[in-house]
Amino acid sequence: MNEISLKPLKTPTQERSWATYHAILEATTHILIEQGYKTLTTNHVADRAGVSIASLYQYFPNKESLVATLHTNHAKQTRNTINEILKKAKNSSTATMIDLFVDAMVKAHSDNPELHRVFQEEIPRLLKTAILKEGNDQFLETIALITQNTDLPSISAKDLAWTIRIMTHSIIHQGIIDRKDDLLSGKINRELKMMLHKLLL
Amino acid sequence: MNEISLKPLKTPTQERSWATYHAILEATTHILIEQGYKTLTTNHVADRAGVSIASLYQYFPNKESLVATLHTNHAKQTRNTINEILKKAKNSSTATMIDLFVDAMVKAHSDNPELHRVFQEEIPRLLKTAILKEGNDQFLETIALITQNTDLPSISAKDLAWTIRIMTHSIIHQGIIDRKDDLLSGKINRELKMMLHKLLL
Amino acid sequence: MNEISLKPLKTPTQERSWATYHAILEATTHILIEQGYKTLTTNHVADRAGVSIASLYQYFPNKESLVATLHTNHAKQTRNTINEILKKAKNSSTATMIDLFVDAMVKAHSDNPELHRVFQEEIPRLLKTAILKEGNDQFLETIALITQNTDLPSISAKDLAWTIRIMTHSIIHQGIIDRKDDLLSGKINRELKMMLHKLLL
Amino acid sequence: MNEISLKPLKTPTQERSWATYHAILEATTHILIEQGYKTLTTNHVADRAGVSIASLYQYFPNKESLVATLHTNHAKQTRNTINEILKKAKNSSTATMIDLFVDAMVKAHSDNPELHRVFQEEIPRLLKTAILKEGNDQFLETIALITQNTDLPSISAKDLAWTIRIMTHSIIHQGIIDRKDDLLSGKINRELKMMLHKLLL
DNA sequence: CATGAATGAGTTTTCATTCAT
DNA sequence: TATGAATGAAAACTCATTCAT
Repeated sequence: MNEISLKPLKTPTQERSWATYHAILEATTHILIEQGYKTLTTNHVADRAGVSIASLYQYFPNKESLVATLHTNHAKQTRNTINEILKKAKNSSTATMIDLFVDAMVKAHSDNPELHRVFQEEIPRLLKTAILKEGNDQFLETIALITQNTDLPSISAKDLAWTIRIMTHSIIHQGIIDRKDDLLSGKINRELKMMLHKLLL
Repeated sequence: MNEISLKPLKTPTQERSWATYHAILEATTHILIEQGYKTLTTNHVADRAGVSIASLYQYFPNKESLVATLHTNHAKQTRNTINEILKKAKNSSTATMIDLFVDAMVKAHSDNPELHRVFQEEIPRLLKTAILKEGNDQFLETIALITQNTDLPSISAKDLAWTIRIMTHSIIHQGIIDRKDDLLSGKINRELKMMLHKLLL
Repeated sequence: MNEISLKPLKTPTQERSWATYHAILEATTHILIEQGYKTLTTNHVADRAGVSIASLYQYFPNKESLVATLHTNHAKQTRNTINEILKKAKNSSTATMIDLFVDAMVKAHSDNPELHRVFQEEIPRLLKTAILKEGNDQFLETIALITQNTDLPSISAKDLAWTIRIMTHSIIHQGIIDRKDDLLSGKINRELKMMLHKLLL
Repeated sequence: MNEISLKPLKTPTQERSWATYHAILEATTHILIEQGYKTLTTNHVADRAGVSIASLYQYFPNKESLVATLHTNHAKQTRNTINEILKKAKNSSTATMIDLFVDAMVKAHSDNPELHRVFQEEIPRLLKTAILKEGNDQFLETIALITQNTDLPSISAKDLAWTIRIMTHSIIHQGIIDRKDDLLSGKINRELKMMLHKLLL
């Protein structure tokens, strides 16, 4: 039903192109953060990027691909941040792994929380799934490392990992909205660690 | 900035108009569930309801009010379901209260899970806030009953209640999407209870 | 091209009807004065009159007839006021006749100046012509009484009367808009008399 | 209450767009003259101009701005015509100045009398005020040059200038409607001069 | 007489996308 | 490569008027 390609048309090779390409993505980011998805129009983006609308369509096949590109980049970066931190945790105790995991999650979401909020709240679901599915499995494996020693009755390891992911994600995301100060000050960070310790140890 | 009234224009008095009013809301529901918010247009709704577009605007001042009405009704019903169940819990043990709370939450979201999913995932945030704020405080007080005997270090009663709410909500909501069968079979229900027991007792 | 009848459908005979009929016209007047012709809709009028839209259409065949009726009434009343005053002037000197004429004109327009302004400025031309033509000739004859002794070179009596009418009308009408205080205080009245004396005597 | 911008969105730079821009304004003019403001719809204009409705909205932010642009242009042109003629009058006698003034006024309004008539009679007042206010003061100063030597009792110079303006304007405007031939033949022109001589000398 | 419900036929406006240069 | 002009297709919304009761 929705066979529109979300991939950028071409990755720019020349220098001038790169500038244009990034100006477009940056304009998209700014509009998303400042005015939300509702007001994101391709003409608006091109205007703000200082390029013509036709140039925009040289790099992006359609409006959705703009947001998808941004979202993919964002997800990749988030994943990298988390993986990097967790690499160090491979041989640590579960308690340490929990702490590192929470730190990684909060750090990853603290980067550009406004943009995160937009993706979480405003971007239509269909745009997200493809990208999210990809990193999901790997992510759940990472969490499984943490929960491998936990023995909770009547919940499989897989479901537990799922639950941890949802819990952590939702508390951080909603924290961005409801308790931004607590998130930045590290309070939510501490609360999360404490709760996971109680739950998993 | 967003001074648009979301309330229905007039509540129908005659029988004939009652039918129209509900046909419109039902059409809205169907389109939301089957095709999502993106394709929800007033003309589409009127068509599906079998009434003229002008009739739609006799009862609803704008497109948003359609969704807002649906959302308000849904939220009210959810709240009623929860309050009714919790009324019985007033003098129970914390353990029982947790179980009843989870039952209430899951039951409330099992009613029309597809519609719930749409509200959760597709409806732009601005449409929601107004309605949700209302029932929020009362809801947090209810949760406070449960957590009153819990002694978790470094988390205030208020923040704990907030966390419980977010956790429970998000697991149920995301469960509708990722683990629908587990939700309907009661599996998620049991997992939630178990986790809250471990966390709060 | 525009064969719509502007006449009221039926003049009400019963008492209750009269009340409805007048409520409708009064509502029309209020809306015209307070919000202008742009916002005058039949539904709005019916609402404000406290009657159903269908009742409105029992007395008036269409929207235009509402305004036309009001305009006709207003014009008749204006004409009556003027004629009454001028009746006394039949055998006076020209100077006295000028003064009485100006007094009559100003008085006629002072009655409901806001409504006058709306008719002058906002009502589409097509609605006016029919009514105005009628009273026009009689009015010009009256003016001719004043100018009969004037001897201005190169202007016929008829054209002079036309000029006097336009002049007087426009100064009063624009006075309502630009110099309302001067109109009500009698200043414009005095100026007009003075000018006509200089012109015609 | 009326914060709608009336200014054109962009002034065309390329040749092609210049043509479009003018086609739109010309279509507007034609419709106003032939069918009046009531039937002036943006779709109608776009159709007649032979461009798409979307193109219209590239140059004009809303329907009102179409008329406002036309009116502004017209007013500017009128003002230019008058100022040019009056420049020559600076050091003339009052009698000559009156004659030149009347000539200028009539000439300015003879240009496109049909359009003038539409502006005068059909365009809702709110659209006009902004534009007219601008040139008004300068215009009254010009008239003051003429009336400076006049000694009429009980009327200030300022009010006299106002009166002259209203009188002249209204006679010409109404002349377009009631006595078009007399206007074009110069008859009204002569009458006006004669009257102003009698009044001001 | 009176009514509230219902609507046909428009109206203004938007926007992702394509085209000519 | 880059652009500004142009547009098709549809969106939200309005209102004078008719109809069933």
